[in-house]
Amino acid sequence: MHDLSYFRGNLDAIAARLATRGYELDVEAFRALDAERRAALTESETLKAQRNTESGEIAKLRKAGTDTADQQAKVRAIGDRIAALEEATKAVDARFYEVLAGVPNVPHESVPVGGLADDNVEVHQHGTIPTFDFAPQNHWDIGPALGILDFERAAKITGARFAVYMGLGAKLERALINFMLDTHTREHGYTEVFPPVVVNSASLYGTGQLPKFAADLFKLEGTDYYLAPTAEVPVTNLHRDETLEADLLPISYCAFTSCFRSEAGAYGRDVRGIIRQHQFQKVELVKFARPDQSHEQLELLTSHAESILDRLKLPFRRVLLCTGDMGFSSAKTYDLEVWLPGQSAFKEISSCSNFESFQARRAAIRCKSGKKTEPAHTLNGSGLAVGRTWVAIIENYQQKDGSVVVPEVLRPYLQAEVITARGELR
RNA sequence: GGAGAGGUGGCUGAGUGGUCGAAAGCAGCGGUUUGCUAAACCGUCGUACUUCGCAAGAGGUACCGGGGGUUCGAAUCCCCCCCUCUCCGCCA
Repeated sequence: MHDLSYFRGNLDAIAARLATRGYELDVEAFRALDAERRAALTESETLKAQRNTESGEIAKLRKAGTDTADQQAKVRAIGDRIAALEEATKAVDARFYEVLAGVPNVPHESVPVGGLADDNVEVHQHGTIPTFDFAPQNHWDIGPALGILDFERAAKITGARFAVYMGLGAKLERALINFMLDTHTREHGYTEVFPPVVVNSASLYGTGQLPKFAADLFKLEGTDYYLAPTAEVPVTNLHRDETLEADLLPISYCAFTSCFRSEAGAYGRDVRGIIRQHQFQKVELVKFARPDQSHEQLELLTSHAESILDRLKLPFRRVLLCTGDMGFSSAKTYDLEVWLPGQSAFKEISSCSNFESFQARRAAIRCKSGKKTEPAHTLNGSGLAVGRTWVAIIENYQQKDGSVVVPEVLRPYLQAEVITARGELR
């Protein structure tokens, strides 16, 4: 959500910047709606002020022992006029905020202008892309062959876009979760959070998934509850409707959760394997920062996510998303893309964003220093998507004999050095 | 799931139909006093929207868990919902 007075006062400049991300703001329509809303508010508030003073007269008259029947009739007439106006006023107000809440965030000045993923800018690349003296396989072939990944039984239990991890496959998932949480809490200063994955609509509104993206969510029937599509939702909403002491910022949280997405509109994309699932696991990094420090915190947060890939010795690159490729709420986003030998391509494994005050305003997360209270800045990033990391390990560490070598840093967690087709189901 | 008790400003806590946006205390902020600290004293101290104004600021409206209703007028009365606590039931 934009700051209304700032938005109104800089409408043309904001519209121009929004156009770079492919969002057409109808400036004239907005101005007209804004004027309509304010006129309606002024009219009904003037009447309400009248009613309040006239109604106060009744109290005085009664104290003086005077009959108030005439005065009551007069006030009732005002009340009737208010009631007649109220519906239209509420309607125009709701329409106005629907429009305003549907406007995406303004890209930060450092974000390159572009319409497509092609216009994203590679910042750097780490690690060495492995070479194989055989044709590297995809994880959806390796996993079932090793008996550590089962799609057919998952389809039986639930349906498409679900998977069962078995044996060392399940242990690898758990090892990654622990490794990521341990690294972020012990070395990067994050506080671990284990939040609910069922969240209410107010929380989803706060982080920007609602009202626009309801179709991407699983809703629990007959309730106001949804399955969280990312830990960003519960963790950011930890501080909804709170005022944080500026001295305590930045606050850094990390959280492991399962994430649930309906993937409506993703038909035909990443249908094979576990790249795109209805349920997946993710370790999320979330920061609350002062406005003056949020962009340096984005650099830090992104480097923390990168450090996981570095330690796992997985080749990856960092990409700065262009204006047209960013998410709705973001002011600036870096994507981390890991190399997948099976596809011979880089694939997104983390997305690190600074939302500046966009979420904080919706969620009423403020920071206070001295007398000044202003919206805080919120940030988050995957640190990392566990399932996709699992994929990257299986594919990058695959051997000619079909086994998979376990990355060194995971061996203490997994108690194994190699995953083979024999003896994995223990 | 059943029965009961509650939800008031950052916190504690008054208020049960008429200047109540809300007493008081604490915390916070500004100041006086003070060698320093502490204490004392004085002042100040919610949010959103909106009108006027270059601004400083001055008005208005709304908000006492949320939504409806009664009334000239609602924190206060009525209805529905949510949440918290206690007891019972059930359960990992």
